[in-house]
Amino acid sequence: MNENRRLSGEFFIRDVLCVAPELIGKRLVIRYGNNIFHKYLITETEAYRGSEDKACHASKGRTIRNDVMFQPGGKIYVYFVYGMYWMLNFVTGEENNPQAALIREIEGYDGPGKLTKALGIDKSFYGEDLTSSNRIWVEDAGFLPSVKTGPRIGINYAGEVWKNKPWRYYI
DNA sequence: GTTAAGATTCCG
DNA sequence: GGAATCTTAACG
Repeated sequence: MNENRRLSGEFFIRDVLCVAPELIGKRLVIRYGNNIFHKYLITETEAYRGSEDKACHASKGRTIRNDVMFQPGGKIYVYFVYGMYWMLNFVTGEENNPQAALIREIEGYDGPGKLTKALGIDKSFYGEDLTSSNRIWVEDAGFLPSVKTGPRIGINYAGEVWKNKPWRYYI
């Protein structure tokens, strides 16, 4: 493995509006065995930003479910929805500034629910540290794609203001 | 203890 | 358009 391309805490401990778009085109690396590594190109993300963002789970205060979002960036936030699907997020920003970037799509798997199922992401990844874990991390792919933006998906409950924020990023 | 709703997906 | 399916959080 080319460890020197792994993204460090410096990358994640910034505003999610900087981190989320820059995650596009990076590679998600997951270890399945002693020498079995799979890499996936990240092609779509969404930003969830702080306690004021009504679409962000942290807008209701710190709970057991979203506790990791209040920790310094670089951790993994996973949660279960609709009784069926795990969602994969990367925590960003500084401590006590709850932000996270939702991984909506990776190359070959179009949909946040499908990609976690395909990758075997579940609650055991909650709180995993992307900067030190030996089974999952993100690395630079060595190029910068052109990133498009659009409104976030599936958050009609958040109200007009937050629903229309162009915080979805994709290739 | 009970209930309502969800950062989704698949089927009709 | 609606169901599947279950964890979390907000009640009582």
